[in-house]
Amino acid sequence: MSSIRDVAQKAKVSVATVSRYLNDPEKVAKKSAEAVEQAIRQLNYKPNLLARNFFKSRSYSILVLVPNIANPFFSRVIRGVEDIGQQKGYAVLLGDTRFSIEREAEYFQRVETRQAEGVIQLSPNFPGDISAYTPSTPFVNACECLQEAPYPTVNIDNTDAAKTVTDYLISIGHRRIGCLLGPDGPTMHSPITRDRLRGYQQALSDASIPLEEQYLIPGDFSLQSGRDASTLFLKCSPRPTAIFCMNDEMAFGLVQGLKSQGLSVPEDMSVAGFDDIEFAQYCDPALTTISQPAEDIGRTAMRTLINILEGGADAVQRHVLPTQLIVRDSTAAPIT
Amino acid sequence: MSSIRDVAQKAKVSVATVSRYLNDPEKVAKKSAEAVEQAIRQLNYKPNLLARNFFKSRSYSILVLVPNIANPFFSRVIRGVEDIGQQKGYAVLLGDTRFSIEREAEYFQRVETRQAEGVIQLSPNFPGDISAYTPSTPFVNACECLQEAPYPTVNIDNTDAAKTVTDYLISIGHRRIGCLLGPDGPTMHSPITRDRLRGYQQALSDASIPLEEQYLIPGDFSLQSGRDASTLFLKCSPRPTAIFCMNDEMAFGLVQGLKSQGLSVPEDMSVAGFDDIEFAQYCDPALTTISQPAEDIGRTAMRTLINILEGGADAVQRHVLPTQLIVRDSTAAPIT
DNA sequence: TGCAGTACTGTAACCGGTTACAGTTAGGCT
DNA sequence: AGCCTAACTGTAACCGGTTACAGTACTGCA
Repeated sequence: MSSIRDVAQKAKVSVATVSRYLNDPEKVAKKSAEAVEQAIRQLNYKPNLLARNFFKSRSYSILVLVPNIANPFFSRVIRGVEDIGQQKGYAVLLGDTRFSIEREAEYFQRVETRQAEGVIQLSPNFPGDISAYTPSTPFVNACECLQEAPYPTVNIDNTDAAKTVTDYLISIGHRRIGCLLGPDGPTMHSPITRDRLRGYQQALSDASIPLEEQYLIPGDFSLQSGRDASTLFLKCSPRPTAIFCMNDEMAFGLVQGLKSQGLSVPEDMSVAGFDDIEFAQYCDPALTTISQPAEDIGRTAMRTLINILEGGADAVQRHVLPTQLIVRDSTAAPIT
Repeated sequence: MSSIRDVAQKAKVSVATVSRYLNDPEKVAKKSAEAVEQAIRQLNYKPNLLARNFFKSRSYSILVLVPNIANPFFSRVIRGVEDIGQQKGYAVLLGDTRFSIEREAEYFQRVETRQAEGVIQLSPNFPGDISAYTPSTPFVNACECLQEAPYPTVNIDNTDAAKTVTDYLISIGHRRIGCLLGPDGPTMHSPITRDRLRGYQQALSDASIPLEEQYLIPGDFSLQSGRDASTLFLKCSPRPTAIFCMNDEMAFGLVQGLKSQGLSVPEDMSVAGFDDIEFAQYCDPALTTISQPAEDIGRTAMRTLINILEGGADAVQRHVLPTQLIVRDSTAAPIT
């Protein structure tokens, strides 16, 4: 593997000239530039970025912490991150934390040891010492964010979106509306569950519909938990006529569970989801849901992080991206 | 940010001793070790891996090239790669190529410039100069592999698996079996399409069923192309009674398309998929498919790559992992 | 011709680790 | 005490880039 010194020797110039040629060809005389170019070609020289990055004390890599890479929503967010990364010359290191704080901490080491310059975290917690946080800390939280987080966030207005779906269900005539929650217990705290629940409650309250505790079923965002919930909703009395699910996977599982128990969707029960994953429109019936700009969340998070890294961040930015209610066939007026 | 020299000074030892303490504490006297440990703690010293990796000329990073990170099958493979990476101390750089050769080449630069030590490629081509390939080149091809590839591969026996599904369809009484292909044209060559087609053909041939060209419909592995294909299959005369789809997404789209045109699955037409993505069992009807060990493919690919990097590769390894036919509800005997 | 100024180039230090090699110390043995 | 060996330690070179600074060559002008 040839080094810059080999190139310098071959081109009969100094290493400084070669380095200058590589970084700003304008700075070297035409004659030298040609000699260097030829030497580089002959030796098939590629600068060693390990050396360059070491000297510059920059890795040009960022770390994405994702609770579950196999979740299609997160994949789309990562796609957005990656897209901007590629454009701006940053590599994306993947950290699949599998919901484990320990793994998160392990990955965070990569920042402390300079292998990564910053972190985009898709879960609602700061890996490391939060008291050490300053606005120049290269950290951005996307997707699931605490409302009161002191660091930059990129997400949607979950409360508003949930209220929109619920309002819609009410507007087509539903009064008994169930809600399939995300995880929110003592061990697993989820701000999106809390925010979406708030939106659901607001919608009911605005329509003067009392909240029924029995209509709140906890889930964990998995297909399985949606299926499991179907039995629980059917046990309610009176039975709800519509269910708002906090993500599409659970809605999918719920629809499947209801159908396997002989019910029709939306005739016997309307079901709405959240996220608008690609499968949503291929569900039978096609799922009414909230569309989130997943790639855009990723892109915005990455731009925000790069902005911090490159010193352009004057203040902690909190981005709230728009969502859209997508009405499909899984919701209809209740049969009276 | 404190350096090893700060630690040495504080602990009143030399930098060599600190370095030795970090790499092999056995090599330093107990007294020195304690002093160093205390200094490290007091200064909150973290070794700069940029420097270490530069000196060792190793990045401890590998690059995964994936045509589409949003595809849930690939996400699972990456999860496996990541899992072993984390265990063995390698970071995973993500390269979402979006089926573009140019992007692949851009990402491959990271290897030439030493930012990544090796590549796991999930598409069937070698990014770079194939004539320069030697068995010590840190490159592993997984998922979609050319049969005659000279480099290590990790995949399944696509021909055998496709034959298994088709055999099954024949065994329950089907004679008119369609096949929804993956992309395989002059621009987009796909070995898995070719191999699975071969298995399909073998099964027909073994059962003395003549191949009907009209039953072969090209797709592109997307949900959309499955839906589009439904119309085309219904135009065939005589109409096929079963369709083997080369992946689950297309099967999903096909089922949806058939149902929207008033047909029942499996009564009017049986549909089988390939991959066994998580959604397959939540399809209505639940999808008969071939289960692939996606995480295991990723893990095996990563182990193989690390083996090459650490000099333990004696020969080019070609791993073929087992698959399993999963019979669910989307296939049944044809109504005669 | 002399001089200033511009354009370019080369030398060598530097980044923060690792490690070869030489040196020091301690302990055991005669 | 004197010597040998084992255990440990320190000095300084090294990895391959970048860049401050000093130096050189050339141009234009008086």
